[in-house]
Amino acid sequence: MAKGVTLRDVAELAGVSSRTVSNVVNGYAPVAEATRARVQQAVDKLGYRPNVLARNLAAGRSGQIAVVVPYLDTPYFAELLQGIIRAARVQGYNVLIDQTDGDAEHEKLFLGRGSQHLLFDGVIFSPLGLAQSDLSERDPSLPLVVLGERVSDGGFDHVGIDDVAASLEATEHLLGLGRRRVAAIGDQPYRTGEAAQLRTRGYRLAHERAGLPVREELVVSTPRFNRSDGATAMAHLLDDLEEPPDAVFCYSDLVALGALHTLASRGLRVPEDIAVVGYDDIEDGRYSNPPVTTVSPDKKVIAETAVERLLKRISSSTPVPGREIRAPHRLIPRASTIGRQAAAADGP
Amino acid sequence: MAKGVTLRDVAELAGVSSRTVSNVVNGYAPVAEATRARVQQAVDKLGYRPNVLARNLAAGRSGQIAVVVPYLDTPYFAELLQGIIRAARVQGYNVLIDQTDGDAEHEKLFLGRGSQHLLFDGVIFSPLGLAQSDLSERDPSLPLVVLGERVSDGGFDHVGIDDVAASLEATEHLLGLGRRRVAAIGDQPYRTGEAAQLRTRGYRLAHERAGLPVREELVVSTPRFNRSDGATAMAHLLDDLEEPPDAVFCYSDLVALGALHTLASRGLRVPEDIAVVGYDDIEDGRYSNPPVTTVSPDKKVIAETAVERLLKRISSSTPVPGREIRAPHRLIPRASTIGRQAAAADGP
DNA sequence: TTGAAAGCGCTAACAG
DNA sequence: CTGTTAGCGCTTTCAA
Repeated sequence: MAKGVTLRDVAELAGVSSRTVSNVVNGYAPVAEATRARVQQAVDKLGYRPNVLARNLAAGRSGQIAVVVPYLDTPYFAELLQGIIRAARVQGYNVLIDQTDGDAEHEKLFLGRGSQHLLFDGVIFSPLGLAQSDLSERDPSLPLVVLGERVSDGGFDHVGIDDVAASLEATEHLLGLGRRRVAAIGDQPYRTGEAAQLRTRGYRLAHERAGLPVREELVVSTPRFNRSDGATAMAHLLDDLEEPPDAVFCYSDLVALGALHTLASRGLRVPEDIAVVGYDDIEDGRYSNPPVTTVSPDKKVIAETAVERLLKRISSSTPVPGREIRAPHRLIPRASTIGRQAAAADGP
Repeated sequence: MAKGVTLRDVAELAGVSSRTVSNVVNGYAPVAEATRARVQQAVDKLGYRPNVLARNLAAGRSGQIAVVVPYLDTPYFAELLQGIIRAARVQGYNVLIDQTDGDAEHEKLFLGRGSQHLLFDGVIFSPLGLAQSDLSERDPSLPLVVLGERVSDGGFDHVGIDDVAASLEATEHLLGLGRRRVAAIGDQPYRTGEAAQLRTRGYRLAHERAGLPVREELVVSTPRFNRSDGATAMAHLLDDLEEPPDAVFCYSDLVALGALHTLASRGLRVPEDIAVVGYDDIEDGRYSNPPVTTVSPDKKVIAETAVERLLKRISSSTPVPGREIRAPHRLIPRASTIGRQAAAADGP
């Protein structure tokens, strides 16, 4: 029934022009109360529902934003996405999701827009395969906000936390606990590993400030930030070194969980034998055994800021200068570094 | 530059009509090779990109499907979503995500379509707040596939695993290990708890077949299937019962992880003191301490089947009869029931 | 094989 | 305050 009812049908029934119906439906302009009531009645009677496609075409915007992430099943992205969807909906925007599997070509395709022209009004992008330098090749007319830890070169915004500072704090926490062989898992010493490199910088900085040397063999690279990467790297640290570490700073909670897995299977105690710190504050880390001390980025702020900045770009007719936005973060000590008793004493 | 280039512009430059350009762009109909080349050249020169909005309006379809889930940050949904997005993309469809937070009103809104009219061509829906009976009020013209464990009453498809059988297997696994006080965490004895109730049925069936009585105090209800639900329920089983259970069947892996968390903080050993089984086979469960024995639904099959059925509905002009589709599942024994040694001996 | 032209359903100048 | 009307850019029927 409700199929194919158009604005015109309503207008006819109500005895007004389609312009007026449009105004009523969209709550635009002042419409006489009497007219409005009549129109509303016709709308209800006919079961009219506006055709979003037509509206978008006429308005020249889609009311959709795209969020491009490497992996959806990574808890960190899933949690972030949740916040982005909420924030976007409040503003009347729908969210289109795409996952790139970290593939550089796929990521590029999205930024070039290509066949998707006008399907979304802007993009929130979390790069993995693409390096900073690749971003400059993008379609400059496409409003863009980049998530993560790259440094922007203008033309788009960039929302993240201060990775160097956060990593510094995490490492200092470990050092402050008296650990002296602190390993780092997750470095990525190649072109697209900018985020990882910032964390390594913080790790080194902490040693520097403490007047301690960095033992290079304790800095382990991983291809990704997954559980399996953490498990493998931890095994390496345990098996191939003269002297094992007494603490590890992991560049993601997943890596930390993987490390924990290896430690458990080796019968090592955490934190007594080895203390573990993660990064991201995903929910898994709160319920793991033991719960994981972690760097907690304020995901809500990140999500909301990203959406807000993107919408600002979309609605602005003049080019908006690119901005670096630092969301807050904090270190949350849990049992994996301070032990169960201490952690329990600290409250829930 | 590439902004605002229309089909007409291309047609003009190539000296043909827009009809022909359209044919070339879409690869439709036979176009003379000479014409095609000339048009292609004009397209390239002008940097023409089709306006998806206009195309959709004219074609009367959006090329998008919506996926509606209660929570995006639930690993099970995130993993499923990943598969759905992949499958949809292969078919040229984009995926619009919405999360309902389990709110019945929100879920209804989506099924009624309302202001979203024509924004998506169909919906894959995972209900939480809505009961089976609510689904019949939906807009019948909207192609729909429902995920999860409800029983369909026609008009839409339904993709899930056989919950009763899976729960039966899980419980029998525990019983077969000689456990005699097997608890169940996750029952939802109210209208919208249909999925949970099927699992409880399997749990009871296992006892029945083994000639064992079900101790009602061991069947614990939870509002959700979250970690915190599992943690709380486990604490209850430990604290408020005369005799604690020696095994628990949890209705989700998250619940199992929560239970594990409580057990660890109480200093109880898994599986020696209490064996634990989960449900969903999320990645967290593979890396937890100990790894969790679980019911593993074939998520890939579920995702692909759901997309396939939905697209079939979308493209079919005549009504497609509703179908119940059972995806495969299997029980994966891990250390949380069979112990570390046995689990390790089983392979990776 | 290709052109001309009529919409798809809505928005928004431009009158009145 | 409301009607008229010209598009938005593409698809597609009907002719040629």
